Amino acid sequence: MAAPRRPTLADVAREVGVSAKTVSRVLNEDGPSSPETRERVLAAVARLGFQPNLMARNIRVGGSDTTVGLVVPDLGNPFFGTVAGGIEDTVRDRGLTLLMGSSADDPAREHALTRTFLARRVSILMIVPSVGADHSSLRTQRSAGLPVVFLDRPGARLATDSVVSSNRSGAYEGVTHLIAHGHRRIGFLGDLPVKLYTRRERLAGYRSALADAGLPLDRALLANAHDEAAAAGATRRLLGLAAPPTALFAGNNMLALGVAAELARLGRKDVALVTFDDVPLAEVLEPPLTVVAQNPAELGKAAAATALRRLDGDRSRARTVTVPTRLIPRGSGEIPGPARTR
Amino acid sequence: MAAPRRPTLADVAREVGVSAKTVSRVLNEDGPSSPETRERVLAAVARLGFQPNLMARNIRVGGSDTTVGLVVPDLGNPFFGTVAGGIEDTVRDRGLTLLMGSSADDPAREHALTRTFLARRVSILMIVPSVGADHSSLRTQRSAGLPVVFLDRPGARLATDSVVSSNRSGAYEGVTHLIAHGHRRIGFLGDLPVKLYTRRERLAGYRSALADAGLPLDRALLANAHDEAAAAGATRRLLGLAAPPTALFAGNNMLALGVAAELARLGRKDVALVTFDDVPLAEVLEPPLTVVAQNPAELGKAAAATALRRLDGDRSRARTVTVPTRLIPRGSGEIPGPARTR
DNA sequence: TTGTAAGCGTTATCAC
DNA sequence: GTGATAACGCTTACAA
Repeated sequence: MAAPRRPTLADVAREVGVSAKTVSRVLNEDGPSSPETRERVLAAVARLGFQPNLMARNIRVGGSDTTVGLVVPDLGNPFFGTVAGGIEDTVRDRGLTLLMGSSADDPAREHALTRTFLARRVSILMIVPSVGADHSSLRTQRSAGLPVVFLDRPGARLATDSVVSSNRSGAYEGVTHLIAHGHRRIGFLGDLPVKLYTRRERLAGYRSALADAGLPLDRALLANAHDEAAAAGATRRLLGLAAPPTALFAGNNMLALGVAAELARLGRKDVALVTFDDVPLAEVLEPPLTVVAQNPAELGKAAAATALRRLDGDRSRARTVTVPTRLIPRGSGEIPGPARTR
Repeated sequence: MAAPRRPTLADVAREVGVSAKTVSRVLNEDGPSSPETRERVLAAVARLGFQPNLMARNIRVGGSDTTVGLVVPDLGNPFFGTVAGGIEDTVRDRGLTLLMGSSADDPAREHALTRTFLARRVSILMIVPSVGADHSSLRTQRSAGLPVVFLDRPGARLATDSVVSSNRSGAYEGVTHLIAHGHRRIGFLGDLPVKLYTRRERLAGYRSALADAGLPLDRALLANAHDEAAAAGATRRLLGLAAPPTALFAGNNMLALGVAAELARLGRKDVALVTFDDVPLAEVLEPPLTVVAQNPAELGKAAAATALRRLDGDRSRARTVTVPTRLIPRGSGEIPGPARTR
């Protein structure tokens, strides 16, 4: 059973007895066509099961593929999945499809994926940049008209559009919330690596919240972790200090899980906690988790909208869109601190 | 600033003073080439920033695109994201890229996506089938050699490879676990629609666990929900029955969240709970959540491995791979029932 | 209303 | 070793 070659436009044309161009016209509702040939063409298309080859079409028509190339650190992280969903929702009726790959936050893998996407001639390129990645090589593409958008974090050495969360003010709001409830020693659990944009921004928010409240910055209260287990360990360490914090601020959803789990294991319901990023079951924890929620779907939508405008010819200078975060008080952040309980 | 056309093979050839074919040969390490021209070609490629056009290449070389088309119900659901990650890991070094789209469990959207993927000439097609979708139209493609794999659920009217979790035996194990702890009235919360494969299979497991234990099936204990809120409502309803269940079995991760949240709100720590699918923070709940965990990454890997074998010429008959689930007892499933406490 | 010729950027074939 | 030419499947430009 030899695989029968897929039917082409020419096959349909031969079947009907017209030229390929006529078939093309009918299918794309391009120029005029007599109702009769139209009907015969459509019949033949159905009979043969013909499906136009999009690659061939794209290569002829514009040169670029009708896809959005998206590089994320991790496909399994629902944050990025939701971002992707927001992008898809926005570009779907422009006929664009999502081409996705994960970088594992490795600049080399990110670069390889980017190259593949460029080789595929994606219509839009979106990247959640890895720490240490250099994006200067995209400059040519960008000035040649390819919309490039950085997501969640700005890229390096390339002036282009970015869409990020209000990391700094969100963290500021979360920490200020803790201060308002009487806490004066607040532990900060940050992402790794320490150069990571989101970590730096959130830490900056933490610092200015302390400063604005006239509280000193105690470096002993700063900790780092890049996974749940490490976050749990860091939590233990912080709480074991001679002068321990009475509240904690966790820098992302992964860390939130680790910290919340460790507090539960330790039975420390007296320690206040606010986390950056919402997590499932946050309301069910005891106490329910107070969070600074991001809006990943909106992040994706904003990025897609920006890119589509570029595609439509917007040549204005690079913009950074900031998607607001939202403090959701649920209980863990309202546990009173010494300045209140006293 | 007119967008400078992207350099092509011909541009490189002209720059070097050789033919296009020679450049192609060098780049693909096809036929022989003198070290000298080789060097000059590579230099020109670098200088011009030339990147071969994969669309053009694919159209010429094999006709099919080096992509895996993947249709999932929801990009934001980490279950499917993790599945996608497993696929990517497996196909990456074959040079395949992931083309993804979400169906929202709508057969029409699933079909549209599938058509797009076919038009793009994907090398492999993977689908998490929506309820009510008909896949008979893929028969031609499949017999023409396109690997088609159904994920998580089998497709309809098409004999092809599928990769699913051990839904039935997993549910059986979870429910048996509850029975072993003394429960005789166990509520079942299922997915919607009721025709959904995973729901039917898990319900079958529930039923046979009861049957094997000599327990009667009480239809009043069966409930349906398709989101967290509905699951919470169904939980309330079940617990409000004249003869309420002493244990609950939740049919997926979404429902697990709803049920766990509702039990917490009601303060019902006496009701045992086992859920299908693991969820984040499961260990932190009070009591920690006992689950029947699936293995989404393995699901993706198995699907990809199967498809790659097909691509390599495996023409054996359609197979169904079952990825085992695993019961993880953490506390909520070990709450004793009347037959134990009495 | 329809057809012809040319071309998109690449590779296969077969010469030289 | 290298190059000319045709071809992949489609659309654009122009003619009939």
